[in-house]
Amino acid sequence: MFKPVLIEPSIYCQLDIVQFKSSCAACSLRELCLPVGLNEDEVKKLDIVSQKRKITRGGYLHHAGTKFQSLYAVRSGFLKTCVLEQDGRHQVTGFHMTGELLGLDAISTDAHTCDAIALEDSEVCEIPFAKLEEISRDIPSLMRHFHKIMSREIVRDHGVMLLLGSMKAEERLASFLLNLSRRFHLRGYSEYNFNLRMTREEIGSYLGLKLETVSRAFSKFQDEEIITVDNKHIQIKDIARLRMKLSNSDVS
Amino acid sequence: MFKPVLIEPSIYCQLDIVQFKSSCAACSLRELCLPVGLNEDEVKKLDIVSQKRKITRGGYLHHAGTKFQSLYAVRSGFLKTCVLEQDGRHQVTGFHMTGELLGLDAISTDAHTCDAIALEDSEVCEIPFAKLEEISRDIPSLMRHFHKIMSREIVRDHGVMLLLGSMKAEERLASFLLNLSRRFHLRGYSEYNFNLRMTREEIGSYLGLKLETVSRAFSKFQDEEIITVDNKHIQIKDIARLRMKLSNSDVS
DNA sequence: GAGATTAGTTGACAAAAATCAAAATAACCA
DNA sequence: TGGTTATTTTGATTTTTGTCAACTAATCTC
Repeated sequence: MFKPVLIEPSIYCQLDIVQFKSSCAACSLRELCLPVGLNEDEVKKLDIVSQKRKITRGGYLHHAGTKFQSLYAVRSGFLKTCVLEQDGRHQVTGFHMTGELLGLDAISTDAHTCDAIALEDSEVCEIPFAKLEEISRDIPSLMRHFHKIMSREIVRDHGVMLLLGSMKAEERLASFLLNLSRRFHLRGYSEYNFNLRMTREEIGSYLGLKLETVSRAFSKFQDEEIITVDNKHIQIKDIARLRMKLSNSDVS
Repeated sequence: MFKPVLIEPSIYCQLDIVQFKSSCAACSLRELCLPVGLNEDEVKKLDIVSQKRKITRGGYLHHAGTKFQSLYAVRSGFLKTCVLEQDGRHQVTGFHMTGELLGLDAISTDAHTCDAIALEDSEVCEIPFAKLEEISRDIPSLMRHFHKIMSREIVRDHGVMLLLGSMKAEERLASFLLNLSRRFHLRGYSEYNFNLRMTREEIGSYLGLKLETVSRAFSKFQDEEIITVDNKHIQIKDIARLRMKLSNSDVS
């Protein structure tokens, strides 16, 4: 009926949701559940609840403030989330690709706390949260899996806080590129060649830098022959030195 | 048997765990559960699982890397959590006071990802996580409450990311002081007079600033007669102008 | 496909924060 | 209590990043 893509176990802990090539419309719960060892019957009883949704480039998956009903699992495409303050301040809080789960922030207040915007045509699965909670009551491994996903988001955020709080511009960009590289690689794409889906300004917002600073850092890396930059296309030529950009500054 | 402190409903959503004066040793689950409407019988069946623990000033509640077993609810005192990288980089990710829950980051990998250190003599309740999951399976409102707590941590982290990514030193300090003020107030202390439990360096680490910059910002606020600083003691003299420090810079 | 708009690069300069240094104050411990 | 250590403040200077401006390249729209 459907064929799981072979993914080595170590990757389970990296991807929010392990991807399975599946022809069924109710895709995301299947993905959520299979890695935790559910059998076909158990998966079947979940099929009803999830639903696909397409968002074209530039479109909103959800706005901050709208009522929270569902989590969203990215099936394909690329999205950003950003928080905004009343004073016009705003910040990209994350870039999200296939297999990642959006909307976790909204559980706390039953309303989304950020905008989610597609940076390319994307497809998500909508997972009604109440249903997910209900089902996970019967399936402890699913519940644990969900808790791990939430916890992982907290850990990720702490990593970003470290980046924003203690790294210089070049270190931030190196960290960003290495993170993207790893995530593309995990999904079966090249870790050395990829296209950025976001603008310099969006990268800057995520990294707490102005777009000019981002641009200069890209140029610097290119001058040093660590990467090649051709507008949105990035080639990592010397990943070891890119990693060194992160580690070799002695921070107290 | 025990008397809940009267707390208005709006505050439920602010405190991670509503505080109840209770003489029972198994304190924290009671606190976790009562706000979600459990009766005495239901609470009783949870009493077994939780356990008190004291940490003296400077002591570790847990180290990064140690195996995850339990969440910790702060009963009294004041703690900080910090993440550390192999390269010596480190960052305070949070300050935690009565009623807040620690250890949520550890669920993802079954190991703590940060150090938790007491900034004054503190007392926590240890909540075995496996037990909490098990019990919450039978009590949907407890499960939902727990999910909200995790989600709230994510929202909080996004707020810190916004602060670190888009605010200047004085704005960060203003935001920090207002946050502390609010949290003290919620716990029944003065919102205008309080003692900092952390050093300038720890504040700086949390805010992504050097200690000298923090010190200068304090001095600036004092010169402007917005606050009075007497070493660790802070008096907020003009909270409206402190709030303005946050809002009046027009950030793009 | 041409013109308009948006995105990206680079330089010159300004602003913010870090660094270095020294002194003052507070906290801790025997 | 007194001496030691840790913390805090403040000044001078450097580094880093932001700001403004001009220009180029890419993308979108009609």
